[in-house]
Amino acid sequence: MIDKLDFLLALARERHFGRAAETCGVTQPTLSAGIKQLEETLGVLLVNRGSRFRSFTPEGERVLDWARRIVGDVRALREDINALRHGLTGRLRIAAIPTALAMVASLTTPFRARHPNVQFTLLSRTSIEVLNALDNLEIDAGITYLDNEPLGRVNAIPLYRERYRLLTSTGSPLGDRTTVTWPEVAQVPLCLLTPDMQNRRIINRLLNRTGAEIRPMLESNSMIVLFSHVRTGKWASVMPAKLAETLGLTQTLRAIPIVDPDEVHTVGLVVPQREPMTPLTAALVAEAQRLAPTLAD
Amino acid sequence: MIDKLDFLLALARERHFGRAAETCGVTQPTLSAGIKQLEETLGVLLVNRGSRFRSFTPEGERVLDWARRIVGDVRALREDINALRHGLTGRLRIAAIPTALAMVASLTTPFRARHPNVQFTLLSRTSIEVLNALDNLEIDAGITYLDNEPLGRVNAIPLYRERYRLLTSTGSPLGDRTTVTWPEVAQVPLCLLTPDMQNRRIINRLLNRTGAEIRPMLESNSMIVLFSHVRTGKWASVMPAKLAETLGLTQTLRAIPIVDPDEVHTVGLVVPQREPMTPLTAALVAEAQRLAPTLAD
DNA sequence: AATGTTTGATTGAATTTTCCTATCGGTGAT
DNA sequence: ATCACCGATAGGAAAATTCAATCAAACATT
Repeated sequence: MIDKLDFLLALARERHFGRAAETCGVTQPTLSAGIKQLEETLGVLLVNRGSRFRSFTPEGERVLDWARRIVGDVRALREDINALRHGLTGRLRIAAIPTALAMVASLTTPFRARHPNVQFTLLSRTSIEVLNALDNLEIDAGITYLDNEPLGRVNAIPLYRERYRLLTSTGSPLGDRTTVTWPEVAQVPLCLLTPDMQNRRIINRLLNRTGAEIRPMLESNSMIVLFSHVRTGKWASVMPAKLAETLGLTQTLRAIPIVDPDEVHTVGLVVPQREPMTPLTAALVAEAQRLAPTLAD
Repeated sequence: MIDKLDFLLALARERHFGRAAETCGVTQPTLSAGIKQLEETLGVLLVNRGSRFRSFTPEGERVLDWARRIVGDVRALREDINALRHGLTGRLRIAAIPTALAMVASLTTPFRARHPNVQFTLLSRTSIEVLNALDNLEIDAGITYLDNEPLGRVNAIPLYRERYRLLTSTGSPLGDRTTVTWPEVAQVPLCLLTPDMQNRRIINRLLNRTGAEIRPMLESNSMIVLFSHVRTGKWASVMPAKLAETLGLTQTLRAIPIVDPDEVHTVGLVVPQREPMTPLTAALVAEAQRLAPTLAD
């Protein structure tokens, strides 16, 4: 039963029988039969199929809700008992929004000092993807904005507040100012994240208020790309203060506070709402709670 | 996996491999093998066995905690989908403390009017047994004291407050009074519940304060026994006002308020803390919430 | 101390379930 | 019209589950 529910979760992730089967380590007929068996024991159609996967039925969505919880709890049970035997081991899968990627190190490093046998998988994702992945049990924890999208069934631990800086070089336009305003920023050619990123949407909103049209000279879904471009001294970007500091400022590379509407957004750790938490998640939350005060501005 | 966890729950209830197997509808070797397989996949001993069942290991208790939740959720899933298909059907298993048994009818009757296809199983249990049965998924809901024992992981809906009355007949000692005090009650030969019942322990406490020794003339774990004795006109008892009224007073059979310390205890519905609740449980809770105001004194 | 009973583990065979390979039928795209 | 893709189906091999029968140990009774 549990493996069948696992099949269903994989299908929800992949929306494709073949690929879902692959991620489950079984063949496609096996997964098909598993779903079919679920449908038979429950007595309802769960998946609308044409010649391919179309969608879940309302009942399917309902079963998915339970499956997320049940499969999650079974994994938690395994992890829990494992922790009793061998201390904290295993792998923590964490997804973070691009602007938070650099700060993950300040969470993982002290964690590793405390629990040396835990391995990490760190993924860059959009804020929406983070929440979806959390739902689908693809990741154990996420780092994302806490105050924009509705978060769903998660626990959130605030970590820091994002304040925006114009990242540019001395000698460039605005490069020698001590503060700038959003209307001024709107006049500069910028390197920005792609529009599927919430950070970009936030910046869009701020720039739009100035009435100016936004014409980013360069878009990427990777902060490394943006930063390395700015570093050449020929480009400018907007990024959170914490991130700019972490990546490293130089004498010519400056992060200039953007004042006018000094909008801030809280970024924090989100973990599945589960009582009790898995040992790994609990340890990560504890670490985040230790870290948060040191990040306050 | 889920059936194995079910085996473990049955073992926790019965503390006996053979009987646990029977309640699961399998033979004893099957259940033994199931437990053993659980132990192997988790890599820990779950049960301390001598030549017979001794106890659960600490890890076993931990697994039990998860098993309760997981098995409960799987059942909730089944029930949930079933309700989507056929409306509310199935069986609600409710256990109540003896003094509350009579009022269950005022919960089940309007419930049945709304949901005619739901069957009931009603059990008389001590307050401790109610909570245990709730933990072990033997029952779907309980009716018990809310303000004495620690309740554990349950949701509670207060129903009414128990006030105590001396149930006796005109002509008997104290039989013609309008109120009596606990010290006076202590002087009368009484029919009381057995000491494993919390109601009895509450009454014991109240009587003890008077300094008098308690020598109940008759003990039973059934309120019907107590009531039918009092009804002969030759005995007396102490019971909650609601119960006495429900069972029916006559001209000679009187329920006399006991004043001195007018202690009250809240009785309510307790259901497993599960989000979302099973459809049956949710409907029962809704009914309880409708009923509660009408019971207020 | 001897005996009988109770209890859970073990064994071996029959059954059921699960899973894979190979293939089919249908749909949508080129 | 053809091709590529997707999910369902069929059949057979492997694995698992289950049960009846039996065993060994511990406990209770005499």
